[in-house]
Amino acid sequence: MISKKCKYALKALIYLAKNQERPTPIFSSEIAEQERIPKKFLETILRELRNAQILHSSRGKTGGYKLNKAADQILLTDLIRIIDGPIAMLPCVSLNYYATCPECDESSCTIKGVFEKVRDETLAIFGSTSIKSLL
Amino acid sequence: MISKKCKYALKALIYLAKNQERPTPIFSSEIAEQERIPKKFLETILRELRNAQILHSSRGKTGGYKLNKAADQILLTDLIRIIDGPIAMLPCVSLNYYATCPECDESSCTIKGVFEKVRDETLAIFGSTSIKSLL
DNA sequence: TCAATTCCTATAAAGTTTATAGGAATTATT
DNA sequence: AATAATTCCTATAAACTTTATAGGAATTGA
Repeated sequence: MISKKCKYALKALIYLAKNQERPTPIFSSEIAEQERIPKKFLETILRELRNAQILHSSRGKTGGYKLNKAADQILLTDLIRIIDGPIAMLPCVSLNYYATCPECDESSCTIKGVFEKVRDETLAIFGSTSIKSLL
Repeated sequence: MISKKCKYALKALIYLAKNQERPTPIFSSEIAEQERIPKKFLETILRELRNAQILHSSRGKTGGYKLNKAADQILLTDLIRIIDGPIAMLPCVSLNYYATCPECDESSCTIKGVFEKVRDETLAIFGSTSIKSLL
């Protein structure tokens, strides 16, 4: 399952992509209202997306958020990794968040294989799905 | 990510499958020691697997556990659903644990599709992977 | 009767997710 | 210069989930 946070992030990105043509940046408060996301929680999400270069933000009274890339350049793999972390279902098969299984001899492990297959199929799908394709 | 519990369950099933030819059932204490799983925690896991008809148990001094099906009839889809619940990454695309998204109009939802694809690919892999194939 | 097991329920401990609080820094406008 | 509205930041609370343990009841073969 993806987290609620990740779903909020996705909704926010889609909202920003839909309103990409506006001349001024978009307030987090507007997104929060329209998408029914808790305002303060959304702020921390948007900040994470900005830290990851997905969004551009500006401050002050006329501040707000904008996409920092074309909507077809923002992939679900990016989003999920930023917000939820690993996409793989086992730490030891994660490409971006690899970790050894504490009590598991990896060379003789018989279960890795199937989880690598799932990871690859999942990455293929999320990696070829952009925010633009979800409008 | 699958839970630690689910990984424990998988290890236990593989252990039981490996020792399927033994005349007597296998103690949870033996599995716990061999696979380094907390004993009491393992007991609750094995009970869940028994409740789901995956295992057969017998009580008393010579009691223990055995597979209740051929190892090639126990699929990863079964295991994961019993222990962790839904395989899908969104409640609204789960086949076995469907739930509506609270604030989401499902008919106009644009994100379901990609998660259905991931679900289908994942089910195809886990659904064609048996405990036997992991020995 | 004993010893060892499975079985059951409750609960503790630890960790994660979700959300809020309170304000600092910034910036256009008045 | 003051104001008002924003983003930004850190800390923490609240809720929930996962992981693990405790304490024994029921069962069964010897």
